[in-house]
Amino acid sequence: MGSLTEENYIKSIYALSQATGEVFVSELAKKLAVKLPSVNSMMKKLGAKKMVSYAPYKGIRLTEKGKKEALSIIRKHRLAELFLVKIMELGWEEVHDIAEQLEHVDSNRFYNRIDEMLNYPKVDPHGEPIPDINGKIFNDKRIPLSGVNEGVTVRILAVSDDKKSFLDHLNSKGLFIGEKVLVKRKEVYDGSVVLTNKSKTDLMLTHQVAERIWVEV
Amino acid sequence: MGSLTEENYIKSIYALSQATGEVFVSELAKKLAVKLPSVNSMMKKLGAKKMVSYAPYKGIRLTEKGKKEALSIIRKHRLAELFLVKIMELGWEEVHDIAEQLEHVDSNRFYNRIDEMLNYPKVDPHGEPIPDINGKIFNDKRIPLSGVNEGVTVRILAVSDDKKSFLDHLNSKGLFIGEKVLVKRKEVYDGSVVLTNKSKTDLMLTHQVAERIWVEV
DNA sequence: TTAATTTGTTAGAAGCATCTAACATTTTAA
DNA sequence: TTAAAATGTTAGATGCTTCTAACAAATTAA
Ligand SMILES: [Mn+2]
Ligand SMILES: [Mn+2]
Ligand SMILES: [Mn+2]
Ligand SMILES: [Mn+2]
Repeated sequence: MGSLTEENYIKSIYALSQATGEVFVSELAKKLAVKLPSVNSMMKKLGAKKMVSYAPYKGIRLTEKGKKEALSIIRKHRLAELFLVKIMELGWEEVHDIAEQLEHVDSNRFYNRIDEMLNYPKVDPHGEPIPDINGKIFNDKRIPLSGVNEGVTVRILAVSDDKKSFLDHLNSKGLFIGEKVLVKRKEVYDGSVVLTNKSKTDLMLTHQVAERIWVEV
Repeated sequence: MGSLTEENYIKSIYALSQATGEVFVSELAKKLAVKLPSVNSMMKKLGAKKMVSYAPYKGIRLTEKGKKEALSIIRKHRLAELFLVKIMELGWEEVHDIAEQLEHVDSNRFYNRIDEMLNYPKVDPHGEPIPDINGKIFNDKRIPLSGVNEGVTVRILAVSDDKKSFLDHLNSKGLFIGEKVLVKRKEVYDGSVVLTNKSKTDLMLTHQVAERIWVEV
């Protein structure tokens, strides 16, 4: 395990390279709120430690070692979030910031016990999969709510943003993980969608919100 | 709140200055496993921040501000330890190292919730008092087991050492907080004591162990 | 009460993570 | 296909925490 800073770099590289397998220095700098030269230095260091493969002017990739490290941190983050919600009864909108700190706690006892108390859970409070102790991740097929056609009923699987402001917004709309919703209307002009669920009156979400909600048909 | 390093200095200053109100640079250096000049630099910094009062070649004292900070960290440490024992069912011998990490978590929500779940507890798993949210500490009158006379029955209140090796030792002897024991014999030569409790056969403790156990008559 | 010992300080350097300013490369657009 | 824009690198500096080496003050013991 590296320093707290190294862990945060590795976690961000993992997140940002999900799609294409690599990240650019500038993306990473933006995500971590540091300047490009800071990223550049750190890539040299993580390169020397064989956590990333990195060549000047080329994209950054995690090595197998780096990926394993990333998954271990993500596991701890998501277990912590679920623990905070399920055992400590905090809201799903307030656990991310605490988990950002707890994910760096170094104690197998602590995390194995959490895992046990939660009965080896598969997903966190935001619907994101929790890597198992070997770094294996369950992979469902999910699409963004913004991509669902009118008339189709879907189940909310996950959210791709776990910041408080976004989740407060969903709370105010009464949306939650596991809920079934019908896409009643999709506006061509601005991408906004109107949903219904059995009990409630219609619900309008902007594209900005709909694209952050993962669903399965 | 200062850096993690500053927090650890403040906590150690508090612990070591309990008796006399001040600590020497060398004691602090020993406790924190750093060299004297490191302590010296940090004292200048904490002095500038009004956390300690410090003059060259003089003892170090916490200011009121520093004391408040120390008590806040100690509160978090002890709440964490009790949470780990009571809610997460870890052993009292394995929680200190985890609490050393958790005490630096910055989240009122997290700690207030722990406090609530534990029903506003007064003592940690090692019998040490937990400062309340205002830094107030309950103060019992306790004496070391090594100072108890033969023939006297006492109740174990606390241990002054929460390192695993010591608590493993107590576990192996079957001793725990709250237990009543009779001091059957005190050896003049080496200060060792022989105890009895109702159910068990006699128990011998060295002076080294007995002086780390706080009791009330 | 002087000398030896213990304790504490200063000076200067190092590693970590960050920054700004200047420069280099790569990509994109004219 | 060159010029402009975007992206990335290097050099050099800073703040933080630590260190060693050299020196200074305070304490203790002869
Ligand atoms: Mn999160
Ligand atoms: Mn999450
Ligand atoms: Mn402890
Ligand atoms: Mn304790």
